[in-house]
Amino acid sequence: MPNNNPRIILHVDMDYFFAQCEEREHPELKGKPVVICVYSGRGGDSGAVSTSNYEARKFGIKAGIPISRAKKLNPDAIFLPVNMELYRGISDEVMEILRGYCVSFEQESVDEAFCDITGRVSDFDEAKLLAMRIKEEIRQKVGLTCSAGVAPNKLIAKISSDFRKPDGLTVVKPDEILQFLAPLKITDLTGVGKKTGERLNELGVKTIGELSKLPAEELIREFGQAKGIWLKQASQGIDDSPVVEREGTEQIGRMTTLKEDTRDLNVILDVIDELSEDVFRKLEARKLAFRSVTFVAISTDFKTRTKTHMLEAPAKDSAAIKENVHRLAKLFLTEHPVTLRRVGVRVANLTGEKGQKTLGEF
DNA sequence: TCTGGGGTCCTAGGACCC
DNA sequence: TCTGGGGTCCTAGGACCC
Repeated sequence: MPNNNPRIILHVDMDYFFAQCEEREHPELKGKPVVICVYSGRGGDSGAVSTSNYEARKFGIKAGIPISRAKKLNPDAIFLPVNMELYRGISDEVMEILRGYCVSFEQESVDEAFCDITGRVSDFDEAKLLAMRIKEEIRQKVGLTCSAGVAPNKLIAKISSDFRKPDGLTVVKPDEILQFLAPLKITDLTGVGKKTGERLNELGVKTIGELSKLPAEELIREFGQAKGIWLKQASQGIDDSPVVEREGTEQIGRMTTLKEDTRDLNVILDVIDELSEDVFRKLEARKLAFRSVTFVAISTDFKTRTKTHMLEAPAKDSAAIKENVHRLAKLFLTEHPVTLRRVGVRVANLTGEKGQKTLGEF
């Protein structure tokens, strides 16, 4: 017997999260343009903007632009370095509240989560009231605003939480999905980024409504089986992916910008030793073992290349990270005549935590 | 204007096995 | 001398997200 009852999914997205956290800690910042920065360590204003509050956005200061450019756009803005410990602590406060209202819960990032509230409310009107109540509780207990979306699936819930910001709430009922999506830009579809957007533009498609009219065969021809089908379905608001709690991370990595561009092995080895130590500490804290080690190299032209080694058996010591990443870095430099700007160390195929793939499981 | 750092998921080719 | 097809693992790279 078909189940005609739609799911009811809530997506919560904290507003300009890092900057709002800083405003909470330093109330004197409220009303001023605040810019959260990732400094590259090359001195001065080298680095990029991580996020900014709405006052700063009025000047054109947004995520991803160089800090130096942001300073030209508004020299009087408040520029702060990222303080992840603070944001993680506040994130935990928010997630704990959300968890309490969910049938199932899925944290998507430090400032976003999905809640399946299907059993908790009887229809979308009740869901809207619940979303309002949750937003109010976050405001009172945590002191931050967020934007929320309520819809029959994760894809639409996420797009709708992004629809009105900040402090927004958008409900899209099952029979409203198509008219909601139709006028939106193709890149508003989560999963369609710059590249796919450009290729779709070349096919004459600018809106999600236009995408939904393209034959599946054409999309499959252009983007391959999996992505073609996904695009067709997503453009019609179809998404069956469940809200499921993530079982720990799949990979742990650290990367950094070199003080100056180089291909000097000794300089690179010193840096990746430090990164390896950091990666090791994160692994240790979560009692995880790893089976693959990767050296990540970003050259001066910003192209990313990787070199990976699979171990015979899982390891959990820092020496295993360092020895392998040294070997991979040496090999990389003999194979690629490029100068590096950034380097990284990554371990993956993690095992050991409960709920994760363990050794005894074949 | 000169460009961070943390992730996830997918694809594709070659090796290897049955 | 000619000889299939399927499955899994490993490696590299690309697209995307926050």
